[in-house]
Amino acid sequence: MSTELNQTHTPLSTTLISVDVVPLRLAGGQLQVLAGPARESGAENYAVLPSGRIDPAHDQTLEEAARRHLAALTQTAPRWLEQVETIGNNHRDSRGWSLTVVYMALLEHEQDAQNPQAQWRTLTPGQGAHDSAPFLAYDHNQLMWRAVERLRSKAQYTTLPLHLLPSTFTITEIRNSLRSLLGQAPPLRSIRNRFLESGVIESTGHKRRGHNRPATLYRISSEKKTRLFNRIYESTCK
Amino acid sequence: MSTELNQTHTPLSTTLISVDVVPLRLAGGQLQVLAGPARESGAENYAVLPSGRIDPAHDQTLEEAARRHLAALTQTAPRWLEQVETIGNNHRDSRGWSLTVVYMALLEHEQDAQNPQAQWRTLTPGQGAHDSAPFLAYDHNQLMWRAVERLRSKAQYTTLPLHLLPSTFTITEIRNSLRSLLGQAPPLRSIRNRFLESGVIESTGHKRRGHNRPATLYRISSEKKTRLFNRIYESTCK
DNA sequence: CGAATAGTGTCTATAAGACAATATGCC
DNA sequence: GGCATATTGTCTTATAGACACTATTCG
Repeated sequence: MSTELNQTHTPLSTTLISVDVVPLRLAGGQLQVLAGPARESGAENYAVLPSGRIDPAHDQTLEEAARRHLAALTQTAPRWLEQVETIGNNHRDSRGWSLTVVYMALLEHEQDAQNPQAQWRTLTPGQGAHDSAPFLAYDHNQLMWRAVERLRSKAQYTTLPLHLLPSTFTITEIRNSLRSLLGQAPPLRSIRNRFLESGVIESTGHKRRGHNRPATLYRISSEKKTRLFNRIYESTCK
Repeated sequence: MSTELNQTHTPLSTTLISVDVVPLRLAGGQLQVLAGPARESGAENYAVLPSGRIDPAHDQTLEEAARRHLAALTQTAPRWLEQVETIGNNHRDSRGWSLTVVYMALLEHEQDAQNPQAQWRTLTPGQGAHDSAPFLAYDHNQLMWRAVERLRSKAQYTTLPLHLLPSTFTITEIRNSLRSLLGQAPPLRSIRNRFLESGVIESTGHKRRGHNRPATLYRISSEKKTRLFNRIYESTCK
């Protein structure tokens, strides 16, 4: 069987395709998004998400294109990369039809040298798509909030928030990440039971020492995919 | 602020864009997918999903394009249409880079005249992506199974399966739809509690009369979006 | 009445949540 | 010891599930 798909395809002159990445991290208990300077006059006061075209010479897949555009803003490899949705219509770009595939990237908070052009912007805890002054150009605010919405939703019933943490972490740090994402922390009891009894994390044998009782350090047992739980945290639902 | 997105975009001559729809329905307790005849030599023995290009003259949005291609195979409007995922790489089409946005469409089983070219194919209950002879051309089998996977997953914790039923239905029919999707039916008790106590369905005041005790007919209370439940059916997890 | 399907009552199991109690470090 | 944070114990609550029981129709 031929592998040529038999449709007549949209001529490229009428559709603009791009891949947009929403890079997210936790810093100081707050969710932050990485954006670069706008490269166009008329949008000087706004930042833009890492995004760009598909380059057949470099990208074998959409995900590779997303990684390449993300790498332009940060050396750090994302700990998680997931397609969020595709937006395509004839009104998001004044030139006509435009289509973008949106990815969410979760990054560990690192102190490494960053591209000086790139800037991490803090999203106020509990803030939603409609109650904040937009700071990204074009429809990038909308794209960003769709990704954040997805992350917040999945935080309630999957292991996804683990990928915002360093490779070893304490139970309290899981709890703090959930508070940062959801605006409210589920009970420590519930988090311990969920993550420990399911076996998705395991003790490293080490402790994090501080000014008081040291906390056990854990790591992800097998991080091929996010594990789903049967229920959501009810304390964090509106 | 300008609405022109500032990336250099992929020239259309190197990327082929299409929208593919996976039309699903329940018939006789089995999940079926609608496909049409392949239009290309080399794939005569296979069917293809409704799909095609974006036509800027007709389509304002990706979803409109999906509806248009679906309408080529069936007059029936879908009761639900949802984007599943976007697949793009340089190996699914032998001509090079190709990108498709996949939609899932849920249709009510009707006896209306169908396009004689279109054919509903039955998916064996409990069947998965890898244990069946492929009957769709290109990578359409893969696209179909991704949509079915999504539907089966959401059936466990949302009201999505209601959109596979006629506009009025009985509790037993909800249960049968879940059995068809999941291979096993959750307890009637659990289904009644979930759907009735949440208020997502309401009695029409009518009964479906048969050879024995008539069943109360319900309808969806407000069908703007799928309602999420706090838990999944545990009896249907592997 | 009997068959068949619709619907209810009630007890159990599981995991979230509340909250008190205990443990272990630093000073 | 005293403080602070980590961890555990235990009771409550919500909802899925098991399963017996009752209800309503047809023939």
